[in-house]
Amino acid sequence: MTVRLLLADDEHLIRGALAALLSLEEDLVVVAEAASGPEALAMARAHEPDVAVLDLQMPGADGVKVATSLRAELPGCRVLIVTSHGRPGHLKRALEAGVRGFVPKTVSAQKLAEIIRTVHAGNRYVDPELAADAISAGDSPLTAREAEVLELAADGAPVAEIAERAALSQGTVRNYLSSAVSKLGAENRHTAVRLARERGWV
Amino acid sequence: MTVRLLLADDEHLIRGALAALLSLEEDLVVVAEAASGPEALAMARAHEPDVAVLDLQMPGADGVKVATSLRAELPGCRVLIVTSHGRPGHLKRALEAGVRGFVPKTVSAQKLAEIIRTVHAGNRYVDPELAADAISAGDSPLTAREAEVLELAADGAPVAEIAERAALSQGTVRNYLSSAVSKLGAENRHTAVRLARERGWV
DNA sequence: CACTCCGCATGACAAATGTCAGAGGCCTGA
DNA sequence: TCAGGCCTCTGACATTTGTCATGCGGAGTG
Repeated sequence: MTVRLLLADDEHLIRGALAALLSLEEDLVVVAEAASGPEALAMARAHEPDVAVLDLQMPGADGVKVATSLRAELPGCRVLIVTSHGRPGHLKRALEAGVRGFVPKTVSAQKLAEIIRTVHAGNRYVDPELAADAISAGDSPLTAREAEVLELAADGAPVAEIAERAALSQGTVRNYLSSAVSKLGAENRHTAVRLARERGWV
Repeated sequence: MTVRLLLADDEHLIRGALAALLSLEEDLVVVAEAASGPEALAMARAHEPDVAVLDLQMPGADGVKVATSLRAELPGCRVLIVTSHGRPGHLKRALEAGVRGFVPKTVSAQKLAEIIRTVHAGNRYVDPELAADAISAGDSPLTAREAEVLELAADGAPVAEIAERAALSQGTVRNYLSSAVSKLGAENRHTAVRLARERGWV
């Protein structure tokens, strides 16, 4: 029984190479390729693959977003996310979106082929190291508002702008930022943003 | 005449896939692979390849640093840099380090093989789009000190810390930051850092 | 030589940010 | 029902920034 694959990655070099390598496995066949989120969705609709191998970062819509849509439209299609930069939060988001596998690009093609089979068989696979990171990072201590405000502060916007965009008073924004900063053990909002990013809490 | 290649990329998946694809070209042979900067250097010394294909971002030492060392130790070895995130400044740094080719990972393997041949023949190749970006970004308007201070400010450190690390007075640091911010047309140091990063000026 | 940059500094002022205390409203679980 | 958490706000304060004027010395230039 062959497994029909959809490959989505914006880096042509990698996608092509991957397609070539996976095709060497006689039980795997690449039926579609895509270079962006929306394209991946379209290809999935057209070809209804058994397993979708998605890069986490793609133009248009990232792997997790695509996975969410896919879950609704093609429940039979298992999703496997492949990523370069394994941030704990992404893993959590991905699992919540119904993704069946999550691996870093540091695995070998051999291993990836095995994982594709595992996922296709209905099992889950999460890279052990990423899983350990995710667990040690734990859950976000931030409340919804704190996270929201921190997010808006991410690109260095002044408090006034954040307040406007969040429809809050400036004082409230400062309070949230302050508590977020202290919860994260940061020195100021900017390092707080960085920390939250690293742990995938924003 | 065959071209002997060194492949360096920390992502096993990509490296392996790339090796497989490039090996399909009968005039190319991969003689060594590496997963980090230092390893790439060691492999280069051991195998003396004709062309080194280096990922820009690797643990240990990035592609440009490896290229610099390589230039000194193995002048006959041409260096080709491959990158996911093409930031203008990297290109400039790379060319200054004597790199002969600079391409994004969005090219196809076919194209990459051609580029490897071009580089091996002693010519240069720079991705047109990256080149255009680099030209439109232009040269950094920042003085050496401004850039240095901005760099230190990058992770959100307070002025006091920057001043200490740069052995400057706090007032001076603020002045440099201020002028850097105005030169970049930013609203504050943090957006300035972001802008400078995007343009490869830090 | 005078002029002009640049690096480096100081001091002072305005604006933004971080920190606290307090206070009311809403919702949830005991 | 009541305690406790979160959301929201205000006001006041200390601290950190951003901005500006100004000064000095060195390097390079006309």
